[in-house]
Amino acid sequence: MAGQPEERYEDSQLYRIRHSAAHIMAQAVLEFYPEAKYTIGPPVENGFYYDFDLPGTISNEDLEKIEKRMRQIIAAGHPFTRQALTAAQARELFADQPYKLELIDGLEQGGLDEYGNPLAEKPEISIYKHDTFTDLCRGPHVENTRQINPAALKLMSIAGAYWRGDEHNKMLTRIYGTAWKTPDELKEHLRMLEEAKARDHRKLGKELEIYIYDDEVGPGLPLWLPNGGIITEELERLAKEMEDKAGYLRVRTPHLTKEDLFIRSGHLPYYAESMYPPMELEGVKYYVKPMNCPMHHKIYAAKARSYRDLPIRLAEYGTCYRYEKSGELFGLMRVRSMQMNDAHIYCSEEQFEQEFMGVIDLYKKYFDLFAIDKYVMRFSLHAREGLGKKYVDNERLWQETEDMVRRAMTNGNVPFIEARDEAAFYGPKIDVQIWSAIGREFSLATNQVDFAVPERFDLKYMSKEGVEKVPLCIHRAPLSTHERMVGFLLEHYAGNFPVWLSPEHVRLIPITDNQNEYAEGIVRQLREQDIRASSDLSPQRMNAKIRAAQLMKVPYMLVVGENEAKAGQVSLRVRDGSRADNIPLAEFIERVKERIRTRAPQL
RNA sequence: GCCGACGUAGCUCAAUCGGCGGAGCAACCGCCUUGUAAGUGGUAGGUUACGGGUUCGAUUCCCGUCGUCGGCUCCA
Repeated sequence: MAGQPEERYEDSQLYRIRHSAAHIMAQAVLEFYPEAKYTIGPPVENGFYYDFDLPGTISNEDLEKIEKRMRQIIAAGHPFTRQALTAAQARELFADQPYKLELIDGLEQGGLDEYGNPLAEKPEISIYKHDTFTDLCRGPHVENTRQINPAALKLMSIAGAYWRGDEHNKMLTRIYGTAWKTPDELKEHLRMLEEAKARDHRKLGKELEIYIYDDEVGPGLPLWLPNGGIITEELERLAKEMEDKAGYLRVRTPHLTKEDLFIRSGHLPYYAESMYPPMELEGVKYYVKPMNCPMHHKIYAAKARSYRDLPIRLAEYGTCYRYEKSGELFGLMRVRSMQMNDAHIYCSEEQFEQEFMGVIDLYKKYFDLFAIDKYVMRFSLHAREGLGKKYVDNERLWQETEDMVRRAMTNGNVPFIEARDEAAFYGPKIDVQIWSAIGREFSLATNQVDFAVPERFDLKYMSKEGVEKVPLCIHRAPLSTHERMVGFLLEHYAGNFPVWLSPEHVRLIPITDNQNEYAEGIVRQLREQDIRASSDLSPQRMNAKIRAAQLMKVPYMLVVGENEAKAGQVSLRVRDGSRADNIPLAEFIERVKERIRTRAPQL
């Protein structure tokens, strides 16, 4: 164990199994659809896929058929053999496979891999063969199809995918499969998928009455229900406390703005597609804002600034609207109206590192508080090819600011990975990447450097030397948007929010309706102490009331019967099932208040 | 936006081959007065997402629109 380097997935037997399963699937598909053109089929996390250009559509019933055929091929025990070819030989072999020919061109001329990404060195062209199927492939594979356990294999779903991941290319049919070494591992994987469904924020959001969508309001425009309203207010309170301590100033800006603002900011050419179309009044175009930055820039510009004033940190939970493409909407994680935990920090170059790391520290405080540990800090860089299109055209400043960020992160000892071609149009950024319950990746928090827009807004400060300088701007959103944060937290806690975030802290459960009044009296006392409490006066048995409270994941249930009413006490049932019978109310109140005040993780 | 699937009561789901749309939970009205995850009887609830078409007859078959889901692309 110790000292043994962990085996890379690419070198593992499981990788070979999945890669080979993909080939076997391709063989089966081609047997059923001889006119199909085949493209690529790599292993992925938990499985594999293969993309086909099929003459028609394919159904879930077809998957069963294909799966059955795959098992036959496996059972026949065909060896996998590798053969190296020249480009000319490969072209001849795949003469009627246009996608393969394109791959061969890439391999030969550009040194591109199957996704169209540049390769470090020009690879040898090789093919792998088993039974009747031959694929252009660099391998590796299992030695014999029998090394795949046919009972540990399952085809999962059919999806569309663009050839080489480019939306301008043809949409292919992708078949996803999963493969494991043993049937037990497959079973376990399927069980995990089921479990993930149970903590899907869309399911929990409905069950816990956090938010809804309504067809007449529109897609991607969530309505926060009272429970969701409480959670977002708690998050805002948290942000305000933390930002007050860190020297932020709070501002408020309108949802609408004239077109001129986004022309100046430079957002329109980059961003127009994701903006709601403008409304025109008396010859003037107005947009709903897709971000808050330009308005904050205007606040910065509202008066003359001195180096003594910097850094200036302007914060706002700003509501923005982005016209995300319909197919991209996803529960609360990807929406069209969002409330951002936004702030812009205007600082000098000398102050940059401290300010940037101050934001990273803020992230860490939040992540500690929420006990978030499964995330990756991604350093999102520009790509030279995108200059002038996706990115502001100034390679020198890109290099400089990227170096600044890299230096700050390294000096601060913060682990991160670098990702090319993921920057904002105005500068590099650190994105905090998280994964939803069903495995989709999202940026939760973001911390961005902007070296371009302050100049466009003619932002400046008077330096010590008496010359005007342009400040740097840091855009940051450590708590993401309310929408994505609540979606994430729902899954993170599986709906079991810590006390301070729970929409309802305490539910009173009178055993008979003789205790209704006693329960109501306690509710009043709790509310007086800023504890969110209600009583269940429905004509049901106590057991049913407890069940209802448990299903809503209320952290504390106070059961009151004749005994408690007589003694002026309460019996506590905690969400985790633990109990403390006949305790003084004052003692309970202290416990709850302490949990709320400290935002404690425990109940 | 693209490929595919799906859309039945507030929620979770039934409805044979095209032949009078059902159940549980929730809601409402009662009865029971109950000790830590569903006591019980009744009532109400539907233009089967919407709009066309085929048919004697459509929840069911076909077309379109909208929405949702699985992916792709994109992203806080």
